[in-house]
Amino acid sequence: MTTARRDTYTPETLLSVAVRVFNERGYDGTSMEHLSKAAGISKSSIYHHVSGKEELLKRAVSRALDGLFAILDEEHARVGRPADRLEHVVRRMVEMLIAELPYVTLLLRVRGNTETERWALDRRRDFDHRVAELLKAAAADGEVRGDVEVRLATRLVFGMINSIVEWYRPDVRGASDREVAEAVVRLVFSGLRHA
Amino acid sequence: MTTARRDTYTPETLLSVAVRVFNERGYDGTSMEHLSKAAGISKSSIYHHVSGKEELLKRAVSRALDGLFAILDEEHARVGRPADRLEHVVRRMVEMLIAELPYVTLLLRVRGNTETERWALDRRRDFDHRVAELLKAAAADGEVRGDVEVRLATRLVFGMINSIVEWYRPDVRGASDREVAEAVVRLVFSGLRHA
DNA sequence: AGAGTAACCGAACGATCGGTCGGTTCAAGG
DNA sequence: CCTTGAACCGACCGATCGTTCGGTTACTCT
Repeated sequence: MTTARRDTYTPETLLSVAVRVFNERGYDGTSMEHLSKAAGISKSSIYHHVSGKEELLKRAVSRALDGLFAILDEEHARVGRPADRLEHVVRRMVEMLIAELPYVTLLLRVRGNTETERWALDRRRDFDHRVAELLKAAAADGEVRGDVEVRLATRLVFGMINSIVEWYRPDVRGASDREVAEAVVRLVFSGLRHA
Repeated sequence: MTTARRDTYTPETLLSVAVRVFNERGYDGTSMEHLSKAAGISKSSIYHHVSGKEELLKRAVSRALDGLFAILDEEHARVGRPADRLEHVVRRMVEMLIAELPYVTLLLRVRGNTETERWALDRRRDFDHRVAELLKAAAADGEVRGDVEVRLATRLVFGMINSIVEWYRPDVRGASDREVAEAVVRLVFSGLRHA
């Protein structure tokens, strides 16, 4: 068993700094010089901990994707009426988004310029399809409205949920993750009109 | 009156090419070399038409912002019951988003790295506030539900609308702009449950 | 105290960045 | 036919990109 030798960086602690800067400046807009300033170590020292810029990206988006897929394995997402399972997934997605905010933020901004980015986009598509099937099942059972196409509705609901990364900030005293999740569930299922 | 001397580029036609590449690779991920390849002219020739990379960005986001603000000046957005005015703005935002898709897409992705980007973010905030006030008025009149905070609801509705740029493609035979707008209005006001 | 090594650094690499410059091509107007 | 100027080009600029390398520091273990 190896313990930390001194108060220093690990790939994980370095990652948290990198992800913060990536989200502030964009991945392409962030240079290794920016990262070294933010981390307080020299540019070359970063390569002692990670293989390069792209490994940091891969570690970050992997963490976000693992969190999302884990939701689909939860019991409430697997058993029960489709509409209830959908509600559970929507609620947990919001909570996961907020819990792993910087990592999911980075994931949602990937454009596909590198191999790592294309891999992330593929896994995202897989996840989207899994949720779309849930909505489809709920529609087939007549538990949600059928006058809006399933694919279209899925994309719009995803859009609402994913947009949280654009404005949610944990530091300022606003709504908690549970409160945001509750608001999303209400709007997704009942809309703005009185319930 | 000056007519086009030969079949050549103008700042506007060059802009449409640049915006397409910006959206594919991201603004920071796009080099002038990328633009010159896509436009079919040399890198230095681009500078004959525009002052540089940032002017292309500014022209693009200006066009998107002008389109959005024009919606607020339309009669149906100024007179009538707040909830009806809100519905009109939501519907027109979707149509505008789709009509000016590449320009709005670029606008929604600026991060604030340059002066132009920060200016765009400021104008976006202004627009958001104007719509938030509309929702607030509708809530005060009891026309929409009050159990979800106005600021939160505004952000979520914006999130749903803005997410359209992430998946809508005019070439493939999918929903038309009117159909998407109708779907958004239904989900925003009534949600997934049966109306 | 001395060996071993994780952590770190400054300097420099070739490549590419956004942008400049002097000069060439080519169509319109007199 | 000749001048004019918009359109365009290849070559190049200093700066910065992600990354590498040789060497130094500082901590742990014996």
